[in-house]
Amino acid sequence: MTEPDMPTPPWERARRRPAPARVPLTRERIVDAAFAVLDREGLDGLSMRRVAAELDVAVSALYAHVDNKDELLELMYRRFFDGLHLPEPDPERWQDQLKEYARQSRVRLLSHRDMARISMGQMPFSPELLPHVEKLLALLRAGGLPDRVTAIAGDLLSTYIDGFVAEESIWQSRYQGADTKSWTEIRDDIRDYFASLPPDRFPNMLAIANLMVDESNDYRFELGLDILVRGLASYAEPTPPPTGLDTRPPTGPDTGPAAGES
Amino acid sequence: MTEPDMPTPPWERARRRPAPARVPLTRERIVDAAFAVLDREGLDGLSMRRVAAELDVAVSALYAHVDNKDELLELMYRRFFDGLHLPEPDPERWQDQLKEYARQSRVRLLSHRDMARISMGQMPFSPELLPHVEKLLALLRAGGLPDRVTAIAGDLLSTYIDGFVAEESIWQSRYQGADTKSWTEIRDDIRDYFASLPPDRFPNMLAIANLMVDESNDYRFELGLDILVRGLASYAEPTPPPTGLDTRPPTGPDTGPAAGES
DNA sequence: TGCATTGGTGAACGCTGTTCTACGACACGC
DNA sequence: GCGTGTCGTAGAACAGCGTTCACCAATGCA
Repeated sequence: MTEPDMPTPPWERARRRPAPARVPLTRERIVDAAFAVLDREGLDGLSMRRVAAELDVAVSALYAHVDNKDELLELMYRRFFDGLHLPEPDPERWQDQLKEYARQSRVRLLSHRDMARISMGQMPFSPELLPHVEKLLALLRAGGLPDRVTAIAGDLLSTYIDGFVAEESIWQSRYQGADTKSWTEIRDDIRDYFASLPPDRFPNMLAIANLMVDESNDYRFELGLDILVRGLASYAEPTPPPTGLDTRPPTGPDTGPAAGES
Repeated sequence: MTEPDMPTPPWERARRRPAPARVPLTRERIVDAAFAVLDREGLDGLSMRRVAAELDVAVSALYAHVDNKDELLELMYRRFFDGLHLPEPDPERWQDQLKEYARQSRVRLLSHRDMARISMGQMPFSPELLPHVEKLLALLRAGGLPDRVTAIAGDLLSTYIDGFVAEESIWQSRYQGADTKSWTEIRDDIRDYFASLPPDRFPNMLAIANLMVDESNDYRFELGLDILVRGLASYAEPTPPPTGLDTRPPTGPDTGPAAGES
């Protein structure tokens, strides 16, 4: 209809007010855009400029709503827990509930690219996360874990989950970036690498090489999780009757408290 | 003596040759300088330009010896294991040996600022690390762990060590950067924060708040380590007679292998 | 003595997080 | 209705980053 090259007349320019169409910039919209950029470009590609571009906005506009890039990451981390639900602690099933929580966390982490790396750099003590931490602690204490074990179990579990997912994501993205090779080819390469080791010097590596390569991430996650939960369960006190079997520690409690660092 | 603004005459410029004093640039010297910068400025301050400045050398000179910053980090990671010694695996004491290895690793990681963060981003499969991995695997298998547990135990352990040290370093540096407050003051702040939570909504947090704050890092590390080792030990098969007590798993082996992801 | 090769130099490119100044549209009081 | 003031955005700028490129000087070899 209108010629594209024609200059816009002054009245047209005066009437040009997409003001109602211009949605105001908020923290929520910024976080939304940041997640869009994250999923598309990964954490290394997540820059303030790209987030601003995603919103069709100048970079400096972001800084009116967000102090820092660090604060933006923190906001993303908090948003990430929206809708997370932990069940009411059931002392009979605390181990299953704990595992279910871990599995759920892993799935959530995997749903956003590089989210595990973001999670690793954050401390889970923001106001909206505290209720979840509280429920996790309730779960552990309901299982009969001594308080000093409970105090470290949360750290232990989230370190495991974040670390595992971060590692599996790195493997995943490192070899789908250079998309010439498929996953099975990569696996064969790794297998070949292990197989090329001198057998006399690396007998144990060779013995488990296939297991390290073949097992699915799901299985490895589940096994590591079970190891962790068994270790925790070995500290459970029989105050509430445990799973039905003996959960006393297999070895003597010789844990030296060691010296304080300060 | 000489006027500072005078241009240097050509012969003076021609005689300028500190050549004999100039030691040649090598990868080793670059890694040395990188460690110096790391310890002084931390990982965030470790830039190629600063490493070059440490060596009184142009930035581009580094790239003749090192492909990448990533490669430099990898070289640092490898250098980091120089002189590491793992004992010959003793099936009788495999749990103690494993713990000793973990303690030693933590001390090493703490000896260079932010080294844990570097370690987290690396894969332990460089040629000079393989012998150590091999010995670790030998240790675990000597303890009677099934191969599928051994295959994941190394990951589990190093994830724990790296994660723990990274976290403790962050706490350490975050509050010694703003050096106005001492550690005890920080601790009081945290204690106050926990104490300010509504007791009806956060009974479990309050119950263990003191433990989370008061326990030394050494003790928390040791406890987490013990939890891990107990979990591993619960999988040990009695082929070599274990520590003297029953090490059978406390709960039934209901670990679902789950579905492979590809 | 001349030449080629090696290895460092300095400038440049494109990117980053962050800050500062200025402008333009809105809401309000007269 | 009109000036005025405030708020939020735009755009340029700064310092620093990893990396690359064309040049240049000093070395060893013929």
